[in-house]
Amino acid sequence: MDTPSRLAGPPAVVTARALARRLGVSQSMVSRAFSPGASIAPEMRARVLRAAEELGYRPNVIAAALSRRRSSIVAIVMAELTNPFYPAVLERLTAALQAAGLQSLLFTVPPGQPADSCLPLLRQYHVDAVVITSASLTSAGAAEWLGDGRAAVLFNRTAAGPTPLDSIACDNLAGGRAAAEALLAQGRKQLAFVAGRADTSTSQDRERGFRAMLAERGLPPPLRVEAGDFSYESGHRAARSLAGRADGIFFANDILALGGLDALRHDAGLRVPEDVAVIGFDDIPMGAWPAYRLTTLRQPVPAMVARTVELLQARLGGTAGPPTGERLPAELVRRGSA
Amino acid sequence: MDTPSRLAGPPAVVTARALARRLGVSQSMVSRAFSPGASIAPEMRARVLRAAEELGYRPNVIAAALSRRRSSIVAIVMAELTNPFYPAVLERLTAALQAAGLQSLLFTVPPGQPADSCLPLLRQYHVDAVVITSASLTSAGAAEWLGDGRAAVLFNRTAAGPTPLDSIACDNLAGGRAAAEALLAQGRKQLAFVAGRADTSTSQDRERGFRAMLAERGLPPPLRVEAGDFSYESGHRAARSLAGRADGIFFANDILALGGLDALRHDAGLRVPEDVAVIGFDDIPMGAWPAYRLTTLRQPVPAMVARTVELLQARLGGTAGPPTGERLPAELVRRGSA
DNA sequence: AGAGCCTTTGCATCCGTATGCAATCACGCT
DNA sequence: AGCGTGATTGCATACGGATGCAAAGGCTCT
Repeated sequence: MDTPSRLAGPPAVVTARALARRLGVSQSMVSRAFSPGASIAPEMRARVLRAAEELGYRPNVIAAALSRRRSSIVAIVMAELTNPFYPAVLERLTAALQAAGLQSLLFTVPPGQPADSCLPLLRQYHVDAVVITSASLTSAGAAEWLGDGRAAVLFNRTAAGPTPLDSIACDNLAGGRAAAEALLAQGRKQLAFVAGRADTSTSQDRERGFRAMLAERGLPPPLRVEAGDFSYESGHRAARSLAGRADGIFFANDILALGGLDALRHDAGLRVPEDVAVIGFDDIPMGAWPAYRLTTLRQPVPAMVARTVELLQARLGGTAGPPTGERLPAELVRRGSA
Repeated sequence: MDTPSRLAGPPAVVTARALARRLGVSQSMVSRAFSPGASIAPEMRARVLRAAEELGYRPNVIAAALSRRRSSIVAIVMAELTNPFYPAVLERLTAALQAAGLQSLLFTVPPGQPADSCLPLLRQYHVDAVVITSASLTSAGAAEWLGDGRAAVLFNRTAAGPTPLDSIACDNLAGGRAAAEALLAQGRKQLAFVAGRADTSTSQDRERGFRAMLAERGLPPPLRVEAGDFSYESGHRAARSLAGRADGIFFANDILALGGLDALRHDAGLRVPEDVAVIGFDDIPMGAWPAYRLTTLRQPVPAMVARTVELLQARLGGTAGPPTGERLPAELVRRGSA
């Protein structure tokens, strides 16, 4: 007597063979009925599909993956799920992949660590492609992965060095420039930049854009504080060290900026935006809350996700040119902090 | 000439057969070297493992899944990734599963919808088990899934009705009581409860506990507002309707409470905790931020995750009793809002 | 030395689907 | 009527590992 909750051996599933036998056709026909573009008569396909519906047959994806040597599974590697920007990305990404007939296998790596440590596992699971976000891949890792004929896309990161990796990010350079422009337009004199993880392309590019704009205007470079990572606490710390020394601060991302805002207001007793203006980057939901009203640069997440999935499909279909590094424009969202 | 970025057909992988041939043994031996507890001489195993290391052989999980009829893949179904409580759960859960040799296939469903719509997909992917969080399963769905001999665990939800589903949650009843106790101990006279999604066990149980404690003390029941869902905006709205009418508000979770705090302070111009005390539930990171300093009931996420994985492993191993509904204790975290 | 037993190994087959190739069929054309 | 052509279909096998069963080897004990 098994309780229903007990795992009672392999479940009885309807296989393609069983369905075929029942219809008096060969198993191949069942398989072809489910492969778009296969050689099969329309009536036959209809007959098979109807019977499949009735008997509850669904192709076994595992078996198909083994046979076709392609799993329809995409790995998503994430390092910073605690930064509220990424859950939103993850949600949209899995939804978009799901809509494209792909499933998402989720892997996490410690922040700052390259995604290389996941590769063996990815290989074991024969995932077709990997989307790496809030992390990167060493050149060696990339070469190894791509050399195997698999696809990889960096999301919200750009490839460091000559790795032939596709990447989708927003135009952090232009975003950095826009931040500088917005602060200068308000007559801020002493600007500052708070960097996140120093080794991330996001922080670097945003800073480069910011500095470039100041340089073009013939202004001195901004003060600079390195927060060390992308966290509320680090932003808090960074802002404390900057309090009173700057009247316009551009944080490498929103979560830093929120920490910064709290430090400026609660610890340093400054008024934002009167005493000091603050601009972030990402546009996370909390930035819009009345307690913060953070002016920020909005990343076009829906567009970025859509392009990622398109790119992935192109690569998986074999139709794709050389690796691209796409940059979608960020949009300045003016709220109360600047 | 293929560019390295082009998907160039099936990658060349080392198979168990190839490795076996190279060692002059049978493929079975390679297989057994990788299955703990298999009948194989220790030296043979060592030899195989060393050779595997050298040649970069890793068992093909897809093939193993097909053969063993068990995939080592656990589906995680989530509905509310935008509530910051869940990303943290997701991160810990995937990490814990990964450590247990299981992978996480992520599915999302619209909030409020039962997870049933994922079942066909889960079945297709032959996942061994499913962890459902911030969503539930209809009795029919549960019966179907469990009847197939698969495992399911509700996380942070309890089963509605007589479904034989395992569930791991925190003790929401006791948490609700503790919230009431804390507010009463401060001399608050007019208490209120802000419900989230009315059909969730979390909101219901927290409310029941809250009311029970008031009843025990011989006090009238609290005011009650139904926010409708678990979101910042709903909390904001709910609190506005409560402003001035209550001096102690218990929100069904933190994200509601944060919205509520902002409404009370910025819209209603009230002082927290002087004019009105606020207590939340979950302990999300933002609650600790200086802008909020939210007093709340902390869910023991690490323990809940650990128990979930243990339970899953027991079920998958076939050693497990009847379905359990475990309740881990919540801890009151006193901060500035109450 | 022979019998009995346990351990280790190989053999063969199965998991469920995809697909190249050959066979079949219908149809149109000369 | 005979043949060519294209569309369908079935057959057989591959994908990479897991595993029941029997064979082989080593050991102890009588």
